[in-house]
Amino acid sequence: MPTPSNRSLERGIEILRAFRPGSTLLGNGELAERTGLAPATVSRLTQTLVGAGLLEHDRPARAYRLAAPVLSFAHAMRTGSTVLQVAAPRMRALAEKLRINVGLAVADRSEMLYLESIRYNKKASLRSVVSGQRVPIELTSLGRAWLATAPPARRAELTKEFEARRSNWPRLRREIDKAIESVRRRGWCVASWQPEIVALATPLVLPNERVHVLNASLSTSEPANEVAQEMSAPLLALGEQIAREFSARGGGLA
Amino acid sequence: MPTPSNRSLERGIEILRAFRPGSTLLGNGELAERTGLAPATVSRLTQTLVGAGLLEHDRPARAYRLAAPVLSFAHAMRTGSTVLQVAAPRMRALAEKLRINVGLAVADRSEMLYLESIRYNKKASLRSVVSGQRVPIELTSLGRAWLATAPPARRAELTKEFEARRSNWPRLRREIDKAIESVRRRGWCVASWQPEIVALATPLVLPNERVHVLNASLSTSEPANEVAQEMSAPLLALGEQIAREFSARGGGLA
DNA sequence: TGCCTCCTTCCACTGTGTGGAATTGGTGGG
DNA sequence: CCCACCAATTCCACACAGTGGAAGGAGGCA
Repeated sequence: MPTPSNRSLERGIEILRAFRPGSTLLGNGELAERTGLAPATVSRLTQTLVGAGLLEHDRPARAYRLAAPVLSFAHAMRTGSTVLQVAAPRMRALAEKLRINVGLAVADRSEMLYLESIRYNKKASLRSVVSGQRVPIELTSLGRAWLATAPPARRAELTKEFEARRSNWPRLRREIDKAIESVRRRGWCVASWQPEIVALATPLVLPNERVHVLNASLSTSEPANEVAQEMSAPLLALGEQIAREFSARGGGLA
Repeated sequence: MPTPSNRSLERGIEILRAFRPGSTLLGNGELAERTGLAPATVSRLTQTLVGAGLLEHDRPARAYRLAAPVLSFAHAMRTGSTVLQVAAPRMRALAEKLRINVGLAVADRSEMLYLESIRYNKKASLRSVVSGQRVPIELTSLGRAWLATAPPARRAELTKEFEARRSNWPRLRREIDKAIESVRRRGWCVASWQPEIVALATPLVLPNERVHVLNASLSTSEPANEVAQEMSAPLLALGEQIAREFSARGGGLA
């Protein structure tokens, strides 16, 4: 029972997916290269996407960019996500109380994708920013916490990808295995892939929902392990609180 | 020279567009109804969209919802929008200074769509929220300011739509005409479609960009016209400042 | 002005998407 | 507990929409 799939639609979406921060303005040639499609095909698809309002053509640059209507997909998605609705106020509260960054993410392909990231900020009290940002799975606490819950088959697939693209794979693999072990034993793991930033993460497994991951991070010069120890309990508590509230709201049921 | 268009892709996008705040969970039946497509077709398209990661299937509800990856379209779009990058900090500054809400929007189909809306808020200093939210063109200062710049043909089309769906059309039409006249004479217009809220808007016409609209609003019990008079100058100044900075950054050029 | 490159349009072919009809599956009622 | 109902999915033959190689255009740079 092969899941039916519409080739044109899939291809059109691949084109949209090619736009990233950093690759914000793409010509048909570049799109053809990245998607592996024939130039003629790309040309027709981009025209359709412009017609549908999802792309804008920038004549001087001979290139396309994502258009505003994609924002309303995001708005509708956020409005409709029970998990996010339940989690957001509690994440905010914790961020404020501990003066740390608190995030919520899910896996998409080989990256983790933030649904929300409350950035604690000295001055502007706190500014809820980046949603839709992506970070690598292999390097982040977020990603490793997710790997701990991923189906073995899927994890194997991804592992192959990582191995292919990371030069220091053996070292990384050991870190990842340790992190997974840590999640299994204690419910959370640490990583600091950005200098001076300590981040930890815990999976949030909810009935009838894909696995979400909560994380907490802060910029500090103190020893990572101590900081992590301090943050772990509140983070786990946050997860449990969200899970409880989610079920209470009838999440995942008729 | 009919613009080539890919039927399947168009239809798939129509399905995505059917999801709105309020219609956040849609079954195949409902989607078929809203898009006018055959149920079998919808079924196949939704499956493709699930495969592509843009929709999630909610088994208990027998329905679909938008999935997280749409957030990254929004993130990439915002990152790539020169207008938004130039405008956002200045909008923030004005909102803070005058303690008002400041927004930036474009037209999409028969609605205005916020790229950004800085909501001034007594307590949380200010919280940059809703982007991707939609408001009607006919009723808002935002929409009417845009109408003033719209190509006559397009305006005529929309006018027909409005007439069909608004019972108090004659009255509305007069308001709209007055607003357009106001934009032509003074560069801005007022409206207060929400009780106790006074809002004004001014078009932002930039080289090689679709028309954007800036708005400013605040909740007050004072007479609308006085408040509007006070806000109009700073709003127009904001627009000019943004236009200047946009050109300086090489916006719209090679 | 003329070359060069990239994008778009053309065209014949094929395979993919289509929608009515039959089937399955899941839910609420008897 | 089983049955009847409704909606979603799968099946199927057909038509035609989408495909990609190759030719034709439109800019940009020298």
